[in-house]
Amino acid sequence: MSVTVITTLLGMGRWEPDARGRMIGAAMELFAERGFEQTTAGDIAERAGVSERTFFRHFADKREVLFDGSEAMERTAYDAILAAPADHSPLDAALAGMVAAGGLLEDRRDHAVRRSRIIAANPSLQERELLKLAAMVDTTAKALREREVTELNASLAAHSAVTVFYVAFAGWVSDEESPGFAACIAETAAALRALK
Amino acid sequence: MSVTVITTLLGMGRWEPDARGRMIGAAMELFAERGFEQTTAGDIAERAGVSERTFFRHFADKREVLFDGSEAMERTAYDAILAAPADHSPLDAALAGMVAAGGLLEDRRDHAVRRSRIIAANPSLQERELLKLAAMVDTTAKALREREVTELNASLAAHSAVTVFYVAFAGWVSDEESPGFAACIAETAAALRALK
DNA sequence: GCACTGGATGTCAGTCACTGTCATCACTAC
DNA sequence: GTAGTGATGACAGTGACTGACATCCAGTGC
Repeated sequence: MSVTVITTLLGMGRWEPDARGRMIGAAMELFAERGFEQTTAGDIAERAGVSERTFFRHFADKREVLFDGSEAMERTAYDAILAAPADHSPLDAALAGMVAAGGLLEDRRDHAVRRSRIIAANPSLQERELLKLAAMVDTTAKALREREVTELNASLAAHSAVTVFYVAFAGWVSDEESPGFAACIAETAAALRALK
Repeated sequence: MSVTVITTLLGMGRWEPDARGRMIGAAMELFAERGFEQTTAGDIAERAGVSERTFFRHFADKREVLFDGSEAMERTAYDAILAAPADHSPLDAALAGMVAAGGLLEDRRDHAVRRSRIIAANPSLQERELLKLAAMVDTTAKALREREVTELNASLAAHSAVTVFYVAFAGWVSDEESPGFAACIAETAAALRALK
């Protein structure tokens, strides 16, 4: 998914185009260069050529600039779960959603890797990532409920699927020659099911 | 101006014991009364009879005042996992740790319920809770690894066990006549295993 | 009794994340 | 060309946190 496309369609950044994308790029550069806490919101705005106030109009807080695509991933997972074959078990349907969401990452592996490194280096960014994963759990559970899955089973399958997503992502990122995100998810899901 | 005079009139010396406990109590009262965001760190400190600076000496940030027991729960879980019978599966050992940790909550059910309501009402507190749960996952996985469990299986079993803990806690809190935390965990774990 | 010391506290100044408000700018529709 | 719309800039203000330093209380040695 291209931030440029979205912002252009929304008509944002009318002066220099893609102010939002410039802020995201500037933030990732600065966070990587000198760390998250050593970077002020003013620093990011300056490098992106906007005012600090404009930064906070685009992003609810300083951390949010790193999580721009999370909504799109949720929607993708949601749609894929509803589109999964009716005979899929709740867990399989949820995993299909994770594979679909992972596809968005696969398109920009380099970006995903750099981003995950930045997050790994700062606890307050990890905190925000956990919140996004929790939102993914909620969305996944909601999709499962629309497939007539029990409240409890929807919650458990959603948690399990997002756990698989999370663990598989770590493997996919760490292994340079990894076979692809879908394969990582399949492996991880198999290991989860093998748990006694 | 003499602090001594003021505090003496209030019936408590500067070194009045359990400043930490007073701050925790004051925070829970105020958060419940007017909400987390409407309560300043200065408000909490004032009600507890200390300075704002002292509050931040005891708690890394304003949220942390609600998570004082989390370290003890981690330790309890860790010890219980290592103490579990050798023939327990990784998941069963991890679940034994969750039951042990839940015991700390059972001792003060009322406090746990009020606390969970406060957290449920504020996203930034939920974020912090997720971080604590993630720490619990890490500790659980570490304990499992010391039981010679594979890296991957330790991670997956730890995630699964903490998921069970989290889901079971929600049930335990919502049901006034619930059968006890251990039973809630057993039920939830059975449902998780029944997932296809 | 008394000086001394360590740890906890108070005070004050300062940075930075974020917010509300209002004027201004670029583009669009008419 | 004029009015409307939405993004932006400028500026002031609040509150979360931090660093530096003075102060206080309790315990220790004498």
